[in-house]
Amino acid sequence: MSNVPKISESEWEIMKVIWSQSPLTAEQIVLQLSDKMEWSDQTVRTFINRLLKKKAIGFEKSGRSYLYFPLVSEKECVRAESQSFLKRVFNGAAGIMVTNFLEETDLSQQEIDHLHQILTEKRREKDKGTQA
Amino acid sequence: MSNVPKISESEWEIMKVIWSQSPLTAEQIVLQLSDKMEWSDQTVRTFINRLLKKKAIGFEKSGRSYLYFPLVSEKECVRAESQSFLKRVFNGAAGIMVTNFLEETDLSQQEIDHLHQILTEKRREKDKGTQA
DNA sequence: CTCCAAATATTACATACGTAATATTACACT
DNA sequence: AGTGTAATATTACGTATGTAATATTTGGAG
Repeated sequence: MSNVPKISESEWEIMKVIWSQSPLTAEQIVLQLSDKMEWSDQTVRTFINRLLKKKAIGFEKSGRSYLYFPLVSEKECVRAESQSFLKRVFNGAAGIMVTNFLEETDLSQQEIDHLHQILTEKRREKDKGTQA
Repeated sequence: MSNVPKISESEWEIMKVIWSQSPLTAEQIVLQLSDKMEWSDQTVRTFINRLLKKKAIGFEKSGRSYLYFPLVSEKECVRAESQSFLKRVFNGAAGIMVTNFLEETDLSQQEIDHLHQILTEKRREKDKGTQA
């Protein structure tokens, strides 16, 4: 279910803008990306069109231009990309992946505490499950 | 530093074989992949050649065939892919990424405990750093 | 109703990738 | 030394991607 299309690296930039706020005109998308990426507006419009063709986004007419909005949720796409990455690089082993990230990344005290807490809770849940 | 070449999804499969054991002949690589992937041996040899061109692997002659070995380490490549993924999907926010994985993935009790322990240690380390 | 400017749509082109087929080279055997 | 076979090298071809340029359409001004 929920078969998300393959979204390329550049297309992800477009999607992130549209997910963060929609609907948006092409003009607005170009604007939002203008300081982050060095893309001509035609390039951005090409990516928008490819995303339309892939059914990742839709549009409705509004006067002279279109208003674009997502057809696939960010959550779905993040899931798909994560699974793909996990499989390709870590043979699907999420535990190893997370371990690796924890060891390679310099997290802040806050983040460490937060993750620690999540795991503490998860541990308790798991325990309850076993108990029952 | 340590500029790793871009390795495609298919090429990753070849690299994983070569990293796990090297040097290997093309024949041996084909064999190791034969049950996992539905690739003709010519396809595998094409990927091997592309990896050679990218300087991801090297070879030395051995009788009638070549023995291939990695020129880039798995660690480097995992790092590069991880950074790329992190940037594309989570805007580089490792904390959010890990949180997301912890919440979306069903980890075993063992894995949870292990991660919990790593974080407990990291927390202590961080604390010591602050203390000084 | 006509015409322009702006928006969308189509076309372009080089490189990467998936997936091989064919061509060439070079051991090993006779 | 010649030859066949197995390895490597080259070529092929369709789709995807990055990066636009050009062509066409159309809403809005006059």
